[in-house]
Amino acid sequence: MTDKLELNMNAYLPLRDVVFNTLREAILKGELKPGERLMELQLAAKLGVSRTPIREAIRMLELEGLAVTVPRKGAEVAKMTEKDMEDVLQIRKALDELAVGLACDNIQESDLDNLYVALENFEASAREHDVKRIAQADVEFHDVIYQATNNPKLVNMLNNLREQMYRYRVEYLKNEDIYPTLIREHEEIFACLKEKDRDGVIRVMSYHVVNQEMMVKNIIREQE
Amino acid sequence: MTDKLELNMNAYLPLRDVVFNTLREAILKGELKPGERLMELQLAAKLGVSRTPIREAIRMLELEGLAVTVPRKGAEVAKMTEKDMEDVLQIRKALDELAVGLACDNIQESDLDNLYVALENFEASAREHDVKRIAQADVEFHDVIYQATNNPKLVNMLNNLREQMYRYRVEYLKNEDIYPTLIREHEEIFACLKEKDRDGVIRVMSYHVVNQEMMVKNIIREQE
DNA sequence: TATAAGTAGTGTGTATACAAAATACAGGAG
DNA sequence: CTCCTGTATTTTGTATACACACTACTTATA
Repeated sequence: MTDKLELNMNAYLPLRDVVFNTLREAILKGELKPGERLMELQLAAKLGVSRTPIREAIRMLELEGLAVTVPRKGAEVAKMTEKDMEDVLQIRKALDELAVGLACDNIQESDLDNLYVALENFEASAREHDVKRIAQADVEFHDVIYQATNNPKLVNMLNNLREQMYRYRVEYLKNEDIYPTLIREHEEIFACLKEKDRDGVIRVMSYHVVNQEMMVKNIIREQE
Repeated sequence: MTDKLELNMNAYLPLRDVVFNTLREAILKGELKPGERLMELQLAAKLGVSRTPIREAIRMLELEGLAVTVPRKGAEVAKMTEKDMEDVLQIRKALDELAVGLACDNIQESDLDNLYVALENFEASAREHDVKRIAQADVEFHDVIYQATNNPKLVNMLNNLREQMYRYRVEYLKNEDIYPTLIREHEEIFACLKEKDRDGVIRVMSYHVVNQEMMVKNIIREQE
């Protein structure tokens, strides 16, 4: 009998996790709008489960910052003001700089190859104005860098911080004027990592985040 | 009738939060040891509540990184290896530097006064070898700085990161040799903030965290 | 008409019940 | 003696039940 025959239990997910992912997606896609109430009974009926997994999923959303709950009142989708976004991006700037520095120290040839693929994918998607694919390629690009940090907790936090922006990202990726800037910054990051230019890559990442901050803040301002 | 007569509902906390705080404290104090299983029925019986609030509290501990759960198996207190601690402190270093920089920009005279009180309190406690009070004064000292950042999300994250070390802090504060170093570093931080020496305070905070890293890592190594 | 009390209806907080999975252990076959 | 298998027990996963808080609307009263 072969040793390698494990039933991959990853297929099984507790309902709370399924619910969590579903709600999370819905919030990030904007299907559930900021301020909208998350009523347990209603969600349970809609998703065809009981309140228990809904409640546990809400507890998880809460700690991810995607929902806020008032005792005896219930939960609602977290609102995000311009100040909130500034606060998040201030943190993201510090951690993205840390991450890209670590990545610069640790990155392998194979990672650089993957990074290049993501880079080209991003450019191609941008040429075709395929917003969904652009977003995906952007995630891939940054994921390669994050993985190279060799710090899973950092990866977690950064994914969480980026997630908080995703609600606005679809909007701001519709603005085609920003593509050249994004592409150039990605190219610069790639180049610095290839050259092991630690200070350089940190500097580029720094204004990469700052640029995003300005763009997202514009969108928030327009929405109000 | 006076306008100012609101029944402060802050007194009310849902059971899940009470349970969460209780378990959290127990883990940080070491009453619940790393790797120890968190069995719902048993905890429910011990705390005199039902499983529901226990489960929700566990979900919260999970996202705080204090517990890990395996589906269909249950939760246990998160273990922390030396690598985990390195990862956490790498992040904390970046964020503490950010925080102290922001604090330097924003700090008020009154904050500086509070900081000085905390500093003196720390020194006095150290002289008396009152470990509990030392820990408390340390928290106060850093809290003043954190509050001055004017970034609540950052404060949250830093508190959470510090929390992950608290499990080992009681141990390492028993070592009296480190008091002079800690006091000196705190004094330097205070001096820099008073002088608005941004670069200086960041540099001091940087090695303040690095020093802690070495000390905590020693403790972890001894425990194994 | 305006205000206050009452009252249904909705929603959360908590407990409990039942199902299914994991675990531990005992007994039997080789 | 070892390994496998069947079974009892423990524990989690999910659903449901009930109590209490909050909301909003209605009705009564000044």
